[in-house]
Amino acid sequence: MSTHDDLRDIALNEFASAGYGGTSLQRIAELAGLSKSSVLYHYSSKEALLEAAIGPAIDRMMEILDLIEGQPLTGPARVAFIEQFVDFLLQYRLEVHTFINQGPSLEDVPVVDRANSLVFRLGNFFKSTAATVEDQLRFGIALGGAAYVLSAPHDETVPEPPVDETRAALISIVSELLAPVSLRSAS
Amino acid sequence: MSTHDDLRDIALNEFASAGYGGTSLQRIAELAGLSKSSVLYHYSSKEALLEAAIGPAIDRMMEILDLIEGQPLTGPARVAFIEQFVDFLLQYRLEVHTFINQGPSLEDVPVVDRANSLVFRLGNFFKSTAATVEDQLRFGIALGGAAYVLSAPHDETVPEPPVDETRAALISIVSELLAPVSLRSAS
DNA sequence: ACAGTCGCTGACCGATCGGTCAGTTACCGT
DNA sequence: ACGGTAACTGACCGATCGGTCAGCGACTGT
Repeated sequence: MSTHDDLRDIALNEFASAGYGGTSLQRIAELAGLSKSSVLYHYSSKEALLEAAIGPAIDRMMEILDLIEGQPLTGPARVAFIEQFVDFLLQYRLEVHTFINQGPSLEDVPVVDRANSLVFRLGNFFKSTAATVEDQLRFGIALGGAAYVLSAPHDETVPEPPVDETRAALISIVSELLAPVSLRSAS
Repeated sequence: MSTHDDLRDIALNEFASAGYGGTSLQRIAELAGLSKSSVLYHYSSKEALLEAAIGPAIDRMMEILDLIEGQPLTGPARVAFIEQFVDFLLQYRLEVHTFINQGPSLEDVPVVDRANSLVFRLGNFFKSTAATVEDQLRFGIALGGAAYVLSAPHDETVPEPPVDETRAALISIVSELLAPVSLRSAS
């Protein structure tokens, strides 16, 4: 992997765990075995690093939203969306965790504005298909919970489960969480 | 409310949204309408502010864990635990969000060590009652998802739902998420 | 042999960081 | 009237922040 991509990955890891404001260019440089000047050679600013780190995830989520926005989430379309959504979370877990949790406090960074409007669109989309308070909570828990569980540090004394198993379990859980009240049996 | 408590609340809000490392004493002082010196008059250091902000939540969760650790989560004990857990999340939403998401990266701060070992205990407790990968994911999603949804900024164009409704919905969702596989119907 | 560029560096900049300290008010009990 | 203390402040400290810049060695095509 190129130094350029290395830096992006290191920065993403730090942004996700220590926060954007809590991560210094010096720290990224140390983790990469470079000087701070070298980091700024590859990326013109700290903001540019953030853009490189979370930009692709935002673009991808925009694509998914464009596909499903406006149409009802029933039948095979619903299953397909949930699979896409879970795969998106698996691929961009650190990115999602980063802009989900810190987006609101970084309001005037351009790439974060895109992320925030994305979350807003996502919320509106589910508000249109899930009218009750509980359904909206369910959506939020699925999103925030999956992002948390996928980016939480892993217990190193035990091997990580295979990704296929995680994916299947996630699809099952998210399907359950996003099932509309009307299709659910009363508790 | 006293200036002392004001500062704690302001700091907690900032730690939860911008992160510990991303929050400056200067910013806290400005939000409180004080000078930075005054903040350091009430709290001897930034770490002391963090301790005051999340310490009580950690103590409370320790209590809950002490009560239920070692005994099986079935029947009325399970219902009682889930209600306690949800009430805990409702009362300490910002605290939980803070140390859940930033605990791992602040390893050598004493109060954060307590928080990390707490999360570790909580994880172990559920590992002992939920052996499958899916059940552990379910627990993580319930914890991280509830913490996320309760601390995410609220859409200001619409009134906040009454806390009773949120509480009831949360209990329903968490109960569902924490139901062991053996009690669940196959999908 | 040489000009150009690529990856990288240390020195340096002003600003801000967490934190210390001496001092200023305002209010207290005596 | 006065000593003590609680609340607060600005000046200041060394360290670190994000960022600029001139220059370094290695490699390239001509």
